[in-house]
Amino acid sequence: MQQRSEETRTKILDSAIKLFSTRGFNAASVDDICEEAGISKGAFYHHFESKQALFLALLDGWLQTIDSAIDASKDKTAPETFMQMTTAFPYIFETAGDGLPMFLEFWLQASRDKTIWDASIAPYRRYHKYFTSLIKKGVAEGSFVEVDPELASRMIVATAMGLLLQSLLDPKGAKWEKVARESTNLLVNSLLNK
Amino acid sequence: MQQRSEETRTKILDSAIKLFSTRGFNAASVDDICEEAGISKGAFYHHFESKQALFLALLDGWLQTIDSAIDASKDKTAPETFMQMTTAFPYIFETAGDGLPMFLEFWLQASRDKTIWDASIAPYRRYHKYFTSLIKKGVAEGSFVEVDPELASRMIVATAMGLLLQSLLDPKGAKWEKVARESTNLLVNSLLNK
DNA sequence: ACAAACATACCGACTGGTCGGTATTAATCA
DNA sequence: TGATTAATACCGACCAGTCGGTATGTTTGT
Repeated sequence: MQQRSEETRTKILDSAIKLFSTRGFNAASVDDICEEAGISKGAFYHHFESKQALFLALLDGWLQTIDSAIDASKDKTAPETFMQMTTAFPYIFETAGDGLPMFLEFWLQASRDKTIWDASIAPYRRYHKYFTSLIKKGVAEGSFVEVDPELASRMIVATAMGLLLQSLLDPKGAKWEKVARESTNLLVNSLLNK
Repeated sequence: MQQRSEETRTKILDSAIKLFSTRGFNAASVDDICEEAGISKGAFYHHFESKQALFLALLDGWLQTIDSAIDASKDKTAPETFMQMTTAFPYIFETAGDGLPMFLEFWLQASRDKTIWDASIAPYRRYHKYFTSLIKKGVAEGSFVEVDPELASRMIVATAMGLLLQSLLDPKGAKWEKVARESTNLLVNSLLNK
C-alpha cells in the first residue's frame, strides 16, 4: 500500500522538477506533469492539494538538501568549510542541467508569491547568518583578514548566484565549473590571512 | 495621427513593463496589459504582432539603454569606468522596484525560449568581451594588477547579478545600495595596482 | 474618400481543479 | 486460513474560466 503510493509520489516529484525546469511553473501544466509521470490527474490531486503545494514540496526538499550539507560541515574551521565548498562545485555544475533551472524558478516564484516567499526567505536569512558567522569565526581564529562579515557574506553568495545564472544563460560560453572553482579560490585567497 | 499612435505604443510598452515585472510574462495576460494601458485588444495587435514580439521590443529597448551607457564611457580609463559604475548603483537600486524584476524575467525567458535566447546571448557575450577588454586595458595601463581578465569579468558580472537578485528576493534584508557600492569598492580595490 | 488607428465580439485550445466511480491493499473476524 | 469489510490509491470525463489571437466593424486624421 505505502509502497506503490510512495512510488507515485516520487514519480510526480521527479516529473515536476523536469517540467518546471524546462518550461517553468506556469507553462508546465498539471496535465503535462501527469502524463510525464504516467499517472492520472486523480492520482495527482490525491497526493498534492494543489499545483502550488507540489511546488512547495519541491522547495522544501531542496532546502533540506542544503541544510544537511551545512550540517555536515559543522565542526570544521572556516577555511576548511570554504574549501569543501570548492570541491562541491564540480558536482553542482555537473548536475546543473537537471536541477539548476529549478533554482531560478524558486527565485522567481518567491519574488511574486507570498506563500512561497515566506517559505524561502527564512532559510535564506538563515544561510546569510550562517555565512556571516562563519566569516566572523574565521576572523576570530585569525585565519581571515579583517573584513565586514555581513558584506563578505553577501558578496560570496552573490558571486555563487551570479555564476550559476550566467552558466544557465550560456552553458557553453565558458567552462563554468572551472570558473566557479577559480573564483572561489580567488575569493578565499583574498580573505585568507597570510 | 502619428502622435496618438506613438502614445498608444508607449502606453502599451509601459504597461507591459509594469505587469511583466509584477506578475511575470505568462501570468500577465494581453487583456491585462490592454486594460492597464487603457486601450483595446485591437490596438494592441495593431502595434505588436504577438505577445512575444512585445517582449522582444522591451528587451531591445533595455539592451539599447545598456549600449548607450557603455558608449558614454568610451574614452575613459579602466578605473574611471568602474568608478562611474559605482556612482550608477544608487540610481539602479532606487528604480529597482519598477524595472528590476523585468531583468529576471528576461533571463528566465531567454533560458527557455530560443528566439529570446538568440536576442539575448549576442549582447551578453558582447558585454562580457567589453568587460574583459576593459580589464585587459587596465592591466596594460598598469592601473590593475595581473589577473585573468576573462575570470575577473565573469566575477564582476556575477557579483552585480547576485546582489541584484538578493535585493530582489529580500529588498528590506539589507541596505542594498550601500552593499553594492561597498562591494564595487572592494572589487575595484582588489584589482587596483597600488 | 481612404488608409491608418482603434474598438468589440468572438474563437478554439487549454487551464487548474472537481467528482463519481473503480482497483488495490490492509484490517477484521469467523 | 479465507471471506468480508473498510480504507486508501487511483482513474478519466468533466467544469467553468482564461488564454492568445482573429475577424469584422467603427472612428479619426489627412
